[in-house]
Amino acid sequence: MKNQFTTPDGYTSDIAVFTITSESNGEYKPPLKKLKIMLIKRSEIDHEGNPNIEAGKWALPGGFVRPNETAFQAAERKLFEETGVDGLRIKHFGVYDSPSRDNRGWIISNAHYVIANESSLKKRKTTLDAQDIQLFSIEEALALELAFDHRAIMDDALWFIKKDMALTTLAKHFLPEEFVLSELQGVLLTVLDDPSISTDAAFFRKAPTLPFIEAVSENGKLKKSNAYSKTPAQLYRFTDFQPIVSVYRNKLKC
Amino acid sequence: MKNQFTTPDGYTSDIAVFTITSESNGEYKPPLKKLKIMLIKRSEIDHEGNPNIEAGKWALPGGFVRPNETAFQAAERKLFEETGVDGLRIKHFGVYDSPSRDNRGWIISNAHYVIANESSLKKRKTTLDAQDIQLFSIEEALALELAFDHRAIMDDALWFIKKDMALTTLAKHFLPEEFVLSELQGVLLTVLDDPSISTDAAFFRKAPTLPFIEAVSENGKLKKSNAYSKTPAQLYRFTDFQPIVSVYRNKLKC
DNA sequence: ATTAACAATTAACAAAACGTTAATTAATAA
DNA sequence: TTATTAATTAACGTTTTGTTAATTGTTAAT
Repeated sequence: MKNQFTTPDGYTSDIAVFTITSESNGEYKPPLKKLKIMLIKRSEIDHEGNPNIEAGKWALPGGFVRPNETAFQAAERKLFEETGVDGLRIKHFGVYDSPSRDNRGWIISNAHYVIANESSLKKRKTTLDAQDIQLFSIEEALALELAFDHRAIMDDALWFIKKDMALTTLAKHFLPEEFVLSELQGVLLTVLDDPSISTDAAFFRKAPTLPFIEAVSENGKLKKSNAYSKTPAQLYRFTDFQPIVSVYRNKLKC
Repeated sequence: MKNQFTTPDGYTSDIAVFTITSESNGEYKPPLKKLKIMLIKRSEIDHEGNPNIEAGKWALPGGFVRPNETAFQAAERKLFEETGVDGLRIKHFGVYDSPSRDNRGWIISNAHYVIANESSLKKRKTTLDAQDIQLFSIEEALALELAFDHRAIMDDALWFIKKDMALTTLAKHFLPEEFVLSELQGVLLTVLDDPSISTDAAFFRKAPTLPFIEAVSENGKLKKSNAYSKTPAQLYRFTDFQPIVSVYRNKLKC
């Protein structure tokens, strides 16, 4: 098709993939949890054997959207092509269209974020496009020189995750199906800073009453786990309940 | 610039402009408030005198983004060009890029919403692009056949407004600088459905304690207004406080 | 076998916030 | 003077919090 308007030189889809890793913190202790972002190191040459732009730099996975797909579909495709990972829950969060953001021309990026369970990233592997893939802690990632405006995209994605973690049951996607309260607490604390979560007594009193989690039972009795403690701890799972909050209803943090 | 990828046929910026109108409800009564959306009727011919696509249909204001601007800037520009309105607070909320959404080709729309004070829309006027401009109630707008996928965009925008109204001090942008509690209540009720807002006694007990509004004083004494009632009502204004809520802290609506 | 240690609770309770019902307060209109 | 009306305020019982102090079940070390 021909049209009378100047057209963009490209439409790309980028994905900021986050996960929370668990490091053992000694026997019978809840593991240390840390928020990480998965970045790829851009290959020296591209698919066609041409030198790759921003080669060698760390970047968000992503690439050009094809005319027969949406940016969302491209995100799924590129994530798999570049990192071998699939089946993740992808969410759009912004568009980056500053005229100077990519020196190849007028290129618009549709940005997404992903919350991944640590285990779902196990199958990641380097590819033609990505000579290296690593999980970086946020501090590490902030110290890197990222390709294009990926630093800004990552900053914004982080902000969205914090917001979603506080307002939705996002934590679910960072946890196994059945989990113990201290695991939930650990996940929340990687992103949120709130005494009602970090204070054990407050968190353990309130958490069991949250309407979006429920205690797991087996054969009529409550199912417990000793994975992280000597004392058996109750296992919980998320329900389908979608919590709603409002600044006009609830007590606010000052 | 030349590149090896298929490129989009256009990049557009669309804007869903919402306002809340006040209709007098009789003397000494708080006015009836209603959420409205501003739509334009697409002209038969475009700037260049060519027949316009989707001519005669009602649509969101918007148009093609130029290569030297961002979609955000285009939103400001087109809103002014098409409706004569400027100075509004514009927010991105989504991208519409389904390959079949526009039969001119592969056209990506960056969607925005605007919350406008009724008075700021006073200066709206028809233009070359818009043979008519009107404020529609949501029910009216839902009954129209809108151009392109603007119906879906409008639906999504509405959803974002409801969310923002509950989670942020968005209501501020629908109100005058100084307002009375019943006005705030009226604004909230156009979008939110919550007994703690619709029940007068509950709302009037809670509202004065909200940390993001403050009573207005003049010459050391509280400033009151009789605009909507015989009894003088306290005037309030929004502060800069940004409230934070969390599903892990607050009581949840079941 | 006892005991120390420790994470995961549970108990108890006071303080804060909420929801409701019933008054009170101007101002106006009758 | 009185009825009316919207905007408050008072009062009070109920929920929800935040906190401190116990309790429990298990392992590891006497």
